[in-house]
Amino acid sequence: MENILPELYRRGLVADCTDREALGNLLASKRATLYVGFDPTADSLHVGSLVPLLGLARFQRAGHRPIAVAGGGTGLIGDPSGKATERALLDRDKLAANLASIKSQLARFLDFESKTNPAKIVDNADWLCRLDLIGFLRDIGKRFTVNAMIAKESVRSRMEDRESGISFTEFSYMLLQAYDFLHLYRTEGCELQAGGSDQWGNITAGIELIRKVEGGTAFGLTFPLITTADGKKFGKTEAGTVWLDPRRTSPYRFYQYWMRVDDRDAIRFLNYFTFLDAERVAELERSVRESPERREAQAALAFEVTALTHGAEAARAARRASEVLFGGEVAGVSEADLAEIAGDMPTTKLPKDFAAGSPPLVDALVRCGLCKSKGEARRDLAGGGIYVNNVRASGEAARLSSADALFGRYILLRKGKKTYHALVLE
RNA sequence: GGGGAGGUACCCAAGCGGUCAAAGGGGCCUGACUGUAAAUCAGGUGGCGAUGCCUUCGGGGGUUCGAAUCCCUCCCUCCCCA
Repeated sequence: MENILPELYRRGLVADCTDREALGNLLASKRATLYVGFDPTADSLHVGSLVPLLGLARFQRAGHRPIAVAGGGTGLIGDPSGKATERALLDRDKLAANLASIKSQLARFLDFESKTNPAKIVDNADWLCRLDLIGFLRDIGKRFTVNAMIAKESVRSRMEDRESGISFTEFSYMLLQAYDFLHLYRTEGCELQAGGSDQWGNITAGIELIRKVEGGTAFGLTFPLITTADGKKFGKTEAGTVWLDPRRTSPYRFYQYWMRVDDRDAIRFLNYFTFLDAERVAELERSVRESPERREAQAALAFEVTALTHGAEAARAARRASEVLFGGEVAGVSEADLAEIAGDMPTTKLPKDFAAGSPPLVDALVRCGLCKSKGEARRDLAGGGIYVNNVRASGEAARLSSADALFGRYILLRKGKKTYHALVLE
């Protein structure tokens, strides 16, 4: 077994850690079991979840046993951590649907076949929903003082804000998460909980509970909040959240998100989001310093993260599509490649004879949603921001023609530098 | 329960009878420069059959030749006092 704490610190992946030395000894001496919880608040995880998710995978690679806990029970309550206002309760059907898709995403990153330390996914609804209120208040509630609970950041901030307040329901959340840890400590011998830095309060509550109830020692570790150099929110683009679900964020767009990472963030992100070793990262760091225009760090980052999330095949396809689209000429691309590239961008299907009628480009732009209105389409066109098959369109009155349909079927519309839409005639 | 302040476009915020599709800022979009980076600069940012027409200033109703601006009413938010 390997103590991977030094490795995590080297990568900048530790925000907070309880008794670092004792935890290090534990990890060095035996196969430890750890868990990370994932909230089913949406039907997909997003790139923000990658750090804890890969964190679990890192522990597994070091010989430890990871458990991913899907919050089917806690999701019914709502975690106040990091939320400025009370949240609407998720209805049970929605939650069940979210859980199902999130579980399958979690599975991608972990190894369940391992002979020695297979991963496990559990749902905390399995034990939380069986709790009875009186028993819970007597056995668990008695171990916490409200005084300590209201001192936790997640609660305090909401107590100070008279406008939003906090319901008893959300106030109780930390007890449930503490109970999760206790339960896993008892049933799985789980001694470590990791999570995002906003989870610190919940994690330490669990550690205390284990000490009080079982007299045992458990550990907590949090990952840093990911920031970007330009102050924008990590994991967001103008178009919205970058999801792990390929139906919500295509592998191409996912790849592109990482490809566009700021130079100042690229190396940090390689450490956070890939398994590349220190030597390789150092190489890439040199590359960023000496020839940033080659974007080698971004390319490596994009490929690695896309491969981890969507598989190596999808990563290669996204890379190929990127090379074509940003390489300039689309005209010389083979039909097979073109079909694949078109498949990776938003697509509008149109009748075969669409281009034959020389429709105004403006109409096509609005129809496929690349521009919100004809007025906007005209302005973009007039400003030189519209490209047909990567060739700048000329003037507001531009029209499409059958000659624009590559192989008689594909017309690649582009707005600005990087927004694509494929028209497919059939 | 009493008193006060407000609700304007994606957000903040000016306007307080015509010159208002509505200042300014942010955001966003496009362009230039570049490296699919950052910074910077420029233009744009309700819709359309477009030197005009239609919709928009919390909802509804009114006054007026004319209202985001005045009146009535309803809804909502915030602050102070009890």
